[in-house]
Amino acid sequence: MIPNRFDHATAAEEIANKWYSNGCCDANVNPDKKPYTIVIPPPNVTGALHLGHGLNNTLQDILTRTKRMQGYEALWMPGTDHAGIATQAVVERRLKEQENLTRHDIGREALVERIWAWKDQYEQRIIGQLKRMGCSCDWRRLRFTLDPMCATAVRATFFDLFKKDLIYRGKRLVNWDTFLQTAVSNDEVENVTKKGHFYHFRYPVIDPKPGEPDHVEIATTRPETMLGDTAVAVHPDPAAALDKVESELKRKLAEAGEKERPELEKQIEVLAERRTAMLPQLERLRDMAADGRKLMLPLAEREIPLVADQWAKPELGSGCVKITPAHDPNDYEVGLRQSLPMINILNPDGTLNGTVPAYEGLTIPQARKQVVADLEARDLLGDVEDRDIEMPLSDRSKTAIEPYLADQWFVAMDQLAQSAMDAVTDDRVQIFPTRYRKGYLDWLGEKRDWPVSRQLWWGHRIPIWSATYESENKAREIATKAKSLGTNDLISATIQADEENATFHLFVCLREEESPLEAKVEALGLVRDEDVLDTWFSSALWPHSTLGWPEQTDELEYFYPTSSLSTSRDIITLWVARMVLMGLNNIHEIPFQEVFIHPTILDGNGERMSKSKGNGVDPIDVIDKFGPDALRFGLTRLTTETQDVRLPVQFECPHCEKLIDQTKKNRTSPTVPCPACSKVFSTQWAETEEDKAHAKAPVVSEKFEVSRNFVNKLWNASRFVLMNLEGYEAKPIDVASLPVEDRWLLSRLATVTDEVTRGIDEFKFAEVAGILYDFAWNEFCSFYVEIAKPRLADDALRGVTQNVIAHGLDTLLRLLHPIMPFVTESIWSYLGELAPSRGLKPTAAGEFVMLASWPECQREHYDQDIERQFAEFQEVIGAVRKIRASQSIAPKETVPVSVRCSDSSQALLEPMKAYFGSLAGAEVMSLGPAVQPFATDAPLAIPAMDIEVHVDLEKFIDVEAELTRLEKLLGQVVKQITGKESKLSNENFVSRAPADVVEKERASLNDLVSQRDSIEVDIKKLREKSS
RNA sequence: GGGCGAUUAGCUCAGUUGGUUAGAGCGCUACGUUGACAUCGUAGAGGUCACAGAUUCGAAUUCUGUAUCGCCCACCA
Repeated sequence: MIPNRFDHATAAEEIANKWYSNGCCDANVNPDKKPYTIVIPPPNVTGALHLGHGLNNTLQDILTRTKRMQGYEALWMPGTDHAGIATQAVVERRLKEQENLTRHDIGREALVERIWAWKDQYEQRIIGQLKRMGCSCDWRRLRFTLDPMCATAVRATFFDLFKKDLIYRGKRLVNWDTFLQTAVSNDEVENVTKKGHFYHFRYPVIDPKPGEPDHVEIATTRPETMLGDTAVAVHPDPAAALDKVESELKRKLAEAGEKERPELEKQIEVLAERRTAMLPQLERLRDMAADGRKLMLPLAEREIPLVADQWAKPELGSGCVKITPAHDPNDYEVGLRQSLPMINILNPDGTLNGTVPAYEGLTIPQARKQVVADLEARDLLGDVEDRDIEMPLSDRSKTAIEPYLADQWFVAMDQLAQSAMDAVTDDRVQIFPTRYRKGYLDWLGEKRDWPVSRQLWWGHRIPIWSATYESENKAREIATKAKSLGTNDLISATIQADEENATFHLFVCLREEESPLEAKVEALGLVRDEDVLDTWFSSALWPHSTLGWPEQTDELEYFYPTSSLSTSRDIITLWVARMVLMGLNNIHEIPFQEVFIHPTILDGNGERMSKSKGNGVDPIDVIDKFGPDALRFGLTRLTTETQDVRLPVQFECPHCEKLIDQTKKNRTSPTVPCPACSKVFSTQWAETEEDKAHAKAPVVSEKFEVSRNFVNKLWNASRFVLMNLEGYEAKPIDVASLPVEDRWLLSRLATVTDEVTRGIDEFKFAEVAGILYDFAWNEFCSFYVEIAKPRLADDALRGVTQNVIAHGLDTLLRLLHPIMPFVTESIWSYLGELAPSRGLKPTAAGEFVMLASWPECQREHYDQDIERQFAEFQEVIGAVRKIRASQSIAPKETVPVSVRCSDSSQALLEPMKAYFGSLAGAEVMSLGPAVQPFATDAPLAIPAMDIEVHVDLEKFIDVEAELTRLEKLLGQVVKQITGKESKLSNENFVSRAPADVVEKERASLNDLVSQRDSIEVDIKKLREKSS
């Protein structure tokens, strides 16, 4: 006997093991089949997967499983990402917390070793999560962005770009994390608003001429940076700049609503005052700049020029701006434009260097204080205002970010970006939903060079060796020697002049890892670069590096380009765009044909899920509570085309298993008292031994309960089928001879198969899940199974019914399998025992539904008339149920029913009379056009179908209840009639709306009127009878 | 500041090209357990489709504006 619940806890692991041990997920080069390939977006090994990964990987598995069943050689390539800075930061933070050591204390090798240990641990955890979700990856091929295969690809790519002169060394202002001592990318910086001050300084003018100001006022929120100032800028044409601002304000004023007007008017007024007060002065300064006049930078006691540059905004502050090219991104741009020196005042650890010896060794806050005090002592300090300051913080170390000038390696993006834009504009790569194209194209359109070096120890080390020489000849000489060490497909060299220091840098790039050339290059006096590559560099190669490139492997030939990529929108630029351009550069072919951008899961408060907020959900917790199929089905139902989806989350009380809504308050507390059982449970924040002593509550979402119930429904419907397959004999099914309900089922199967197949191709996951849910529950279970009950009890009908129902269940299992692989696989094996051969033309079902063929949409089974007729049957059943409910007739009672209907409906309903019993507790007394009401009658009309259902209430009548029902019905009908009448009496509607719409309205009004009349008659009769 | 998106029942969401009475699940109410399933069944209540205009015979749906929320990008000496 099959248990009445699907025990996922024990079944799932067994099933997964069978898949894996039978190689069900493996894909091999197979010229007889078309390939279908997905590469997994490699999860970071920083930590465990959350529900966002759960969603993305569910979708990829649905695609992979569907295509596999459709006869493709389906490869889902698994792997993980080393995630450079994120992983190193996690391990460094632990090192600091647990052992109070920094990475410099233990050294590069030891740190990297520790990170590998971390990686091994989390990679295992991640793979465990994916496997429990049922992900049908080809696990034999598991890759890691730092493994030898990927490393080879990275080296080959870097070498190629280097040789093409697409890689260059340049200074660049980077976001410097003084704790980790590395540059971090923009997306790893978050801004926080803090209280600070806005300081006004005066810089003396050197030898002012008569009529010239003797000082220039500037302002800053970061006083210490003045030590690195190399100019003060003033706008080259302040009058024109002010005009432009003014006309912009006036334009806004013209368009503005009442609310903004006063504010804008005030701004224009202020601007006019400024013009009067300051324009002459600014123009004088501009002339002085043109004249090459200099200022004395206080404290540093250095002469700096006054320059004319449009970065200075005459409408702001004093109209003058200090320029610190080495410590501010905008000033850096000015510095480049104006050929200003760039003076770095910081050490890598964030203390001041010896540029201005008096401040050497001070931290930034100390230096800030000192600079302000020293300027005040010299009477050069003006006002100090309070102001909110946006402060950049490093995501990883939570310490302040300093803009810092450093040597970095860049990839020139001009050509590469263009190629990736073209691939999308000409639709070789399609992005779904299409609205995301714009962001991709806009970002690439900027063609900003890609800084690829990171001052980290965890990653692909940059394969460049360098040395600096004072003479170009010397550099050339060594370069020649270096090149002669190997062939030009293994070693490449380039010389870059450093004008500032009048030196020459020699850069040598080696293509192969651990090549004997390394030692030889080093013997020439060259030193290897300390930096590693941006983690996205190796990720960008993922679709081809995982297939063995640069080797021309069979896999690469067969599986590349891949088919679809599913990912989240925040990495469309960072990752997707770069995969496209690298694929085109390395293989001259796009990496994938379709990109699906899935929605982001937010919690019930509309916030992104994250571990640091406490609202993150581990898919494993959901699987433990609801099962893997429920997790997957729930996530699939969530995947609409919107950009965000909400999923309220709860704590599951470990004591009473109740789900407790998360609030912003409780989700960050170490312990929470359960409102249901009042026992205390702990959360991820528990740190003290005392807190940890309470059982920990997993974070889940009750939304998966619906899906769990659906799994149960499917399980039990299948159980019913299985219990009734005794004596099953596989026989061909003669469709033409089947009764209506069987042909209805076949027709519906054809439609559903078609809709599901198309939906998956179009990434309409929520829709597909909805279609299957509705069909399985409301049609297969609620109607077909109910109808099958009497037929299975009838020896004459049993055989054919068994054949049809087995076929129906078989098809349903196949269609559901990609979404709910475990329960379908389990049922499949039970079904295989009782009905090993099944179908319209019975064929042997294989051992695994996972490897079964996808159902064909059998269009010839679609029959509009049958579906319409069956809908009539469903309506009639519904009408009887409504009458029963309004009369509170006990379920055990059987009610006599008559149905007035057309001849054709009669022909349909006649053979289905037997099913009224199990579906509506009714016995059909008479059918057809001539049917009369019962003496004590409860009628219900179905006007759209021209059907009237009558229930004999002789034994049951509750006059009051019946009057209430009829009056309510009458009210509804009258309301509709009023609406229709007013619509039809509208001359405009009648004359302008299409004739068929008007005709439909008229017909519908007529129906309603006759319905009203008959209800009124019924009410009258009932009143007479009761009085 | 620029871009993208959302706003429909108490909650989470559907709603195709404008056209009968705007749907589903959860929750709620009432009734119901001798066999597929109480993780169930049947019925019911519940909506000024964010707001204001415009187009149209007709708008949840098209257009304009407003408000609120979210995300991405840029930026504020």
